[in-house]
Amino acid sequence: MLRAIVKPHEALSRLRQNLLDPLVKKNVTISDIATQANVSKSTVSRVLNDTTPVHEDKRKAVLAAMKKMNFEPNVFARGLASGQSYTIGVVTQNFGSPIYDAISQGVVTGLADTTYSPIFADGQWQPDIGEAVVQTLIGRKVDGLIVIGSSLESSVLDRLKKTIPTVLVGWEVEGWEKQCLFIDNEQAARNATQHLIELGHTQIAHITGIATHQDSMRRLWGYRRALTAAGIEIDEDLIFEGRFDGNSGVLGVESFLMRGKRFTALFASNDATAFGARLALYRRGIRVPEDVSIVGFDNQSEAAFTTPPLTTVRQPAQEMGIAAAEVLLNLLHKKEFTVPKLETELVIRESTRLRGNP
Amino acid sequence: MLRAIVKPHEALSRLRQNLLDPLVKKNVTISDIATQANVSKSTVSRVLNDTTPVHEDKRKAVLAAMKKMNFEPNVFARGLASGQSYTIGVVTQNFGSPIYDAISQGVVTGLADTTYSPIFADGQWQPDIGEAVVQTLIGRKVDGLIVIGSSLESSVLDRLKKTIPTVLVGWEVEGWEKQCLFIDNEQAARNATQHLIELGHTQIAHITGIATHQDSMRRLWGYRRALTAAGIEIDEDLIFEGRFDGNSGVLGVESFLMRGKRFTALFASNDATAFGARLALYRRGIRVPEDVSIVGFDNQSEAAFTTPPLTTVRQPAQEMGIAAAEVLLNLLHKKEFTVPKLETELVIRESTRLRGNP
DNA sequence: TTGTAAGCGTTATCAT
DNA sequence: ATGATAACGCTTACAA
Repeated sequence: MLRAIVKPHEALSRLRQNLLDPLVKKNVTISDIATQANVSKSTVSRVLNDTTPVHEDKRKAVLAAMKKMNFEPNVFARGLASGQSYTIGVVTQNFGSPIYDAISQGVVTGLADTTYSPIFADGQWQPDIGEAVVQTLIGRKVDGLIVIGSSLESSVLDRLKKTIPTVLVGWEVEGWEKQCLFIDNEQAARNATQHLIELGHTQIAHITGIATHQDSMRRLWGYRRALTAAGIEIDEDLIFEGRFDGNSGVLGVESFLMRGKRFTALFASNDATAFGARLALYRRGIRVPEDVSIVGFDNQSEAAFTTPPLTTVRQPAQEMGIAAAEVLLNLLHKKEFTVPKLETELVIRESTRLRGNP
Repeated sequence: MLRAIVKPHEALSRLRQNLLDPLVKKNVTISDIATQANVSKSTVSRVLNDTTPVHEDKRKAVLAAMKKMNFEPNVFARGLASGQSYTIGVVTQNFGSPIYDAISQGVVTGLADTTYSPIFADGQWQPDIGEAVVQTLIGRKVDGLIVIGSSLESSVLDRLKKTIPTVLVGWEVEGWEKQCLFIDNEQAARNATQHLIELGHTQIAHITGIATHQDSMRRLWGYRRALTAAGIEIDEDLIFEGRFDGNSGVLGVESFLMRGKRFTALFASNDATAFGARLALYRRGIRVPEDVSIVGFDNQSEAAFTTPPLTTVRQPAQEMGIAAAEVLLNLLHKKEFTVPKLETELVIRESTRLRGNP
């Protein structure tokens, strides 16, 4: 039985399309495939989505037709009919920041062999921008959301939780245990500081990150706890509030030095800060690591090539991104899963050494 | 005249939706707005798209209704009906590379206040991956494409040219003059080398980037031309083929040193390479800039905080991204425009100085 | 297992 | 200027 009959309007529109736009290769639709394979549109849709069993013969015919005609399903029609977009919204805070980029890259990798594509947006660390950006993403009907870095107000977060599958990366939020990926910043900072203590240092300075950031605060706590645990009194004047950038490192060191504060070691809240601190010391003729040891945080790629190479805390950034993608996929497919544990690691290079004689 | 009549199927579907999914807030559609504002769907669509004049009263009523009901047009329906997606595909080569990230960031900025959203994909420097990625993007019905960094074969490029509005960033391609944004790598490299020459250096080494990259080759040419122009003979043994990364810098310097090659200055094809080179010199106890001057390329943020801060060529990366977005927008709206000229700048810091006595 | 047909929410065409 | 209505290409009851 031949199925050559085409709906009048379909024939017409196809005709018009070809007349008006003879150069544009006509878009192959499931109707075309259906005709070609001698089945109905529904059947084509079925083999496309694997929703209902289809006879092997027909399935093969459909597949062959799709291949032959180079069929690509129209995402809009699909989205409109099904309500799914196969798109994941990723909210990052800073294109160009080593750690957030690495996480983003991980997300891309984690999504690479799936039917989902990421669409990125930049929240720029600002809650209101973050909210707007989330809104845009939802307007684009993303199926799920990955929010990297704290930036959303809890009210927005609450709303998200009941609106759309969401995974948080790089910040811990109460009530989000099942969909939240983060490292133990406090423990990592403790280890880093501990490393300095073990090298004999007792006058250990710290330059924090942006005060309102969770990461920043936890690293500060870790620093404090390590000192306290070792019986070292905390000197508040040896703590400088920075902003996670190179300048903060410079300013921090200058500030300590100008006030005559002595220190033989420094723990910076991230590598960029450590670079700045190292430069400030260099300007003053203070040697690293002979006079002052430095530990950073992040292990961004440049850390291995500074002079001297920087001892720092490695964050499994890529892995976090990949894991986030996996968790979200599981969430979308309502599969059971456990959030992976993410470990940091102290990478010891040459910017730290045993404390010399004062 | 009241317009309370609702099509049977519409009422039904709305009813079913509410029955089945009482928690989900019903999606407001233009039909709802039409009813509310006492006009037809068409009119709503008209004020939405500004396609045909609409009486001020009705327009206001529609706008009010949209605001009141918190209407968000459905992107899929829109895309399906209009064939436009208001999405721009951005193909980058490397999430995490300072320069490409900065360009991407620029694209985001350039698109920020438009109706278009970017969707990113990573070509990973591989032509076949690049092609696949472009295919995916087209499958997603992006309205335009921005390809950052060379990665596509010319056959693919030819096809793109007649298929979809495309802008190339960071590589020059013949025949794409109107939609191609790039810096004058050769001139920039010439300036950088020239700077070293003016400081009295004659033994100037160069570590290239990946040999197959256009950027890399042009910087090499610029280096050669500067030397030639100054009447300095080119020593091929002072040229090392690198890969645009820190290790290349280390290996390059080691290679020169091991072969007993003398040089008092070094031009690296990018900053990462310069960092590596600087480290290798440090390891050998060779001072920068007292013994060897170094110039990098890119001016990535870390360059200002190395010891000593690195003299380097600034690329207007952000601006390139912003310009790319603008050019594409103009292309999409068929507006006239001229591709902006992008200038580089030599940022002189402390890694270069007058050649001392040998 | 398969086909029919009714949507999905817009835009675009055609009258009026 | 405005309203009906077809069309966009696909999914999904419902029937068979």
